[in-house]
Amino acid sequence: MNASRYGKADVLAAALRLLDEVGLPDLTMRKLAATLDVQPSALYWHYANKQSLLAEVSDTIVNFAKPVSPASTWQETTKLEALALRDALLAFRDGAEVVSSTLALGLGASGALNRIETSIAIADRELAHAAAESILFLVLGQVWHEQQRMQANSLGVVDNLDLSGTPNLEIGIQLILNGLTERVKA
Amino acid sequence: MNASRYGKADVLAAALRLLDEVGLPDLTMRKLAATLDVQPSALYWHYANKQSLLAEVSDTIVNFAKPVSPASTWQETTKLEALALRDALLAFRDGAEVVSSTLALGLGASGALNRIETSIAIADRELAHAAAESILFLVLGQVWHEQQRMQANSLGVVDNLDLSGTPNLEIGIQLILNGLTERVKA
DNA sequence: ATTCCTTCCTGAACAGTGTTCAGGTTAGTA
DNA sequence: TACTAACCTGAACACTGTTCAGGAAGGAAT
Repeated sequence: MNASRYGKADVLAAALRLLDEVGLPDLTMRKLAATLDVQPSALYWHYANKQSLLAEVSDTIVNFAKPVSPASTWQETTKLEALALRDALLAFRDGAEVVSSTLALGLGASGALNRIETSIAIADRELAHAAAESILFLVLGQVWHEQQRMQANSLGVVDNLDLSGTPNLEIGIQLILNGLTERVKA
Repeated sequence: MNASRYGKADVLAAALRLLDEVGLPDLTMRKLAATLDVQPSALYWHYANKQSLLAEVSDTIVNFAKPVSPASTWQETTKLEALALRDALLAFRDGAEVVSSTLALGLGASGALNRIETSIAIADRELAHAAAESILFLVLGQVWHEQQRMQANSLGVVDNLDLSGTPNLEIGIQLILNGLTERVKA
């Protein structure tokens, strides 16, 4: 039955597959091992612990964001960058929670911040950094909230279909960009 | 040794005490029971499960925010409201993570959003709601990040003392408020 | 004083979690 | 053919949240 052997990349791929099937709370080392027809302890040859695995899962999600083609203004480019990150998070079940958690632990996911920060073409880099961090938290928080509702709705709760997530995110981003533009002008 | 009996409020208070001592990851039902000199199962008479307990812990943290005295402009009031929430989160170990998690689960912590939203004195209530949500995510994300660094630093890692957390938060809030002000004017 | 009911707790168990470790197998290289 | 690195087994350890039948404490009513 289980003739093949696996590398680090196979484990990572299996983790992403399982994440999409069962969600983060049920993404356990034992279930992951089972999908590969392998003992749980085998996973620890590839990854030192679960959090290292989740860190790479998080990186994969973040790097899934499509490259944006520079728009006419840097404001527009930054907005596209933020929305690309949003799409990447939404492409994986519980994506925002995975990335938030590993980012809070100081592991990986710094690529997301860098992309946003780089797109903000203003002289004051410290201000750009603060703004990028704000946009990042905004995207993560909003998508986390949205994905939570998705799961709640899929579990048969009152189907109070609330589409306000995405509009609110775009509004928030726009507010930050407008405030930033005005602040740079003055 | 253990002559007294406890009520719901005692359990909640003990949970807050233990949270401050050991942090969220080590806040287990067994340890909590131990501080009260009681069997773990006793806790389930007071709370249906751990998450209900954490929901009330979260509410306690949020309601710890000091009432703000209205300032000269609503922008200033909103800023003070956000900073009051920040102070409340910082007053408890892992406060931001506790509140973020229970907020993501749809339980409690709605008081925080309401206070911020109410302080935004503009006609377009939908816009006010989106802005308030943005500010809330900003505060939670920033403080979560900051508290994570606190724990990392206390555990003897490189003492790369990074004070940029609080300034960045104030900048982010200001950017949103400026963007909001301009948008309402136009 | 005795019954009764509500409140709170015990003790033991269940099913699950991440993780470790000594030892085995497989595959590729010298 | 011998060696070595990569990968895996099987069993255990120390935890976790949660359930459940039953017992004890305290006040109120008879």
